[in-house]
Amino acid sequence: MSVNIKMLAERLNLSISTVSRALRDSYEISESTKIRVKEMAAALNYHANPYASSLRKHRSKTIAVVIPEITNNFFSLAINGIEYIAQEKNYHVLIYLTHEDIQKEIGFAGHLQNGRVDGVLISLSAATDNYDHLRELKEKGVPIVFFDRVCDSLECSNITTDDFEGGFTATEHLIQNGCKRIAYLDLSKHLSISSKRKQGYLAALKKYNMKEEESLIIRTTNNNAENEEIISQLLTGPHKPDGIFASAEKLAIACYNVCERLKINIPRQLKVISFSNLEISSLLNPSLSTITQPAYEIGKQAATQLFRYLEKKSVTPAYENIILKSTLIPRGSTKK
Amino acid sequence: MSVNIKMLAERLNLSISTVSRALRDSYEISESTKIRVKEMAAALNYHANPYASSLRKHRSKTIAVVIPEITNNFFSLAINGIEYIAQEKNYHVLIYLTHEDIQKEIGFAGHLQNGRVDGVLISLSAATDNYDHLRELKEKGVPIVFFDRVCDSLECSNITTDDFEGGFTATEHLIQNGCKRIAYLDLSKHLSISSKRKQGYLAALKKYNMKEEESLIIRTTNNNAENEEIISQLLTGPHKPDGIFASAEKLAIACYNVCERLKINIPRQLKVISFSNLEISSLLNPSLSTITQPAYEIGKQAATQLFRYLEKKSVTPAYENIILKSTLIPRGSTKK
DNA sequence: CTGTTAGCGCATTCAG
DNA sequence: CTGAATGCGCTAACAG
Repeated sequence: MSVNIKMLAERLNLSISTVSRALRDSYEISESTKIRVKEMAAALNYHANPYASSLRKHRSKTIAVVIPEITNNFFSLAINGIEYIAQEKNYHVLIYLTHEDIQKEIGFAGHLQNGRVDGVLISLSAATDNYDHLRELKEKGVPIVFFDRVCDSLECSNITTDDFEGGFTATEHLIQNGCKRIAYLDLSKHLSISSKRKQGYLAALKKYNMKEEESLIIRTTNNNAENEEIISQLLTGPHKPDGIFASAEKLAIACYNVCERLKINIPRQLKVISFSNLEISSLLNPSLSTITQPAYEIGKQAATQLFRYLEKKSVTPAYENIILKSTLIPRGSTKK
Repeated sequence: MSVNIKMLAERLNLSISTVSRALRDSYEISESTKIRVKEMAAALNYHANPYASSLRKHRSKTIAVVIPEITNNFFSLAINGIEYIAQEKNYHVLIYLTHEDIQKEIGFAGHLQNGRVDGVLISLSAATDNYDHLRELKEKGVPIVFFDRVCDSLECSNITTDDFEGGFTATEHLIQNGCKRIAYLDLSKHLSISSKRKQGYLAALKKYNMKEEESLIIRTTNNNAENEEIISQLLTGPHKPDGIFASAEKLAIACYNVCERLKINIPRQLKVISFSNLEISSLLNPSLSTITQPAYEIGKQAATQLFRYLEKKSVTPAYENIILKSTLIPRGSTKK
């Protein structure tokens, strides 16, 4: 059916192995036959069967990207960066979405254990509180690079934003805009990004002499409706804040929805800042200040790091923790 | 190194083929040995080598998604839908980004010709004016389903939004808001979506007795800076419009950027409506009305259609053109 | 119900 | 410089 190396060999009156070598530009083949072979291959529109080749070489030229969701500008930008590097290296990119479900993450880690991919780029699900599935994957020899939502206990490279600093800057921005009581919307109790942003928040409160009791850390869930309910109670409760720092964009959206319903005016009655990667500030509601991560760059660096492992498999390169800076984008009337 | 079927067979004192069949739940294996085999497989953490299996079965359980870009909410939502269906069917999803470059599209089509995937979901690049690469792919037996940016001349299923109606609705919305001279920002001269939205635009002008000469169709390019220059000239020219219909979100962004620079007040001096899929209206600038496509649904339908081909490969099912409706989201002061 | 055998298409020994 | 032979890990006839 489809044209294979055997067919090429027959038409060229060469052996299969010669054709194989010619196609791979082996030094032991004469220039003239290389040309002959390649011309024939082009003429017959030959494309090597990737599965046969991978089976033989134990290398798939494929990497997996495991992320919690894709409808999130941070992750789509990161994929963009990953894919850019992958194209450069002639690799293929498989996408797996966990939808913040650890069971799915475990399932994917299992599926990736038998050579389907040469390496994995992963950003943990919010529900992941145990890393056995990834440890096992790593022990099978599959290199793993974490980005954004990383795992400290696993000796892998981590590419992140400086989340502590981002959290600090966000909180400071609200304080400098007159907020006295700032709530922190926490994404997850397990995530590295969550706790670091929280620490930044607490540090900023401390710097500005706001008492510990004035911190207001709000746990959220993986359910938007539930989150809106939580925020709604927060904003109608006795100790309602005058500023909110949302540690993820979807929490900011929940905030905005609640405020719309409760007729709370942002930013007059409530100032909001959020981690967010909508790089289209001109279309964004001018009342939202954001902390923006270098998502594209993170994707590129993560992929680059992974390829560093893949290229010198023998001499395992050292693990690296790369930390990039986020940017404060103060907007409209929230500005000083 | 990694545990394979042969190792299982040895430990169980069974033949390789029996193990293989047991794992695949073949009817010709006794329940007791199935259990024995599966327990051992679980104990040794066996995972079948996908490449060996694919090579043998000529089926990869993998599909490719080829899209122009991923930093675009329409496409990330669509991927979300595609991935949802793929997970249901236990398929893997490869992502390829053309960045609106036909050469890349041709390259991907070539790479996909030798069984790497069982089927392809594609949305054409803006530069694609020739379909030979896809015809060839199709002739090699790889089923193709188009979504959004489709190709009429290729006898494949097409899943789209009703772009004519969307264009009509958008234009009508501007007219009903008092616009007398409406410009249409055209995405590409080749794309199906582009020409259909344009036809909708023209039909709306006609319905409201606006003369043909009053149509203002602006060609744009694949370069944002260039587009801003084009729009800038449009807005400072002698026949400047009082309404703009952007056929893609990035064109609306360009518009907003230019207006900011030129100190043109949207929507007071200029009304803008755009095709866009930022499903976070509360965070969106309230001066932008949008035509929103059912992107997630399109992704699901496209994938479903593809699996229809994959599941009954023998009896080729008929091609289908599925057309979904878009939604007008009028916003803030652009409203009547 | 289970085992034996023969490839899938390719890369790589080992011989010439 | 080229060819013959082997096997990657798995599935699918074909036997029994």
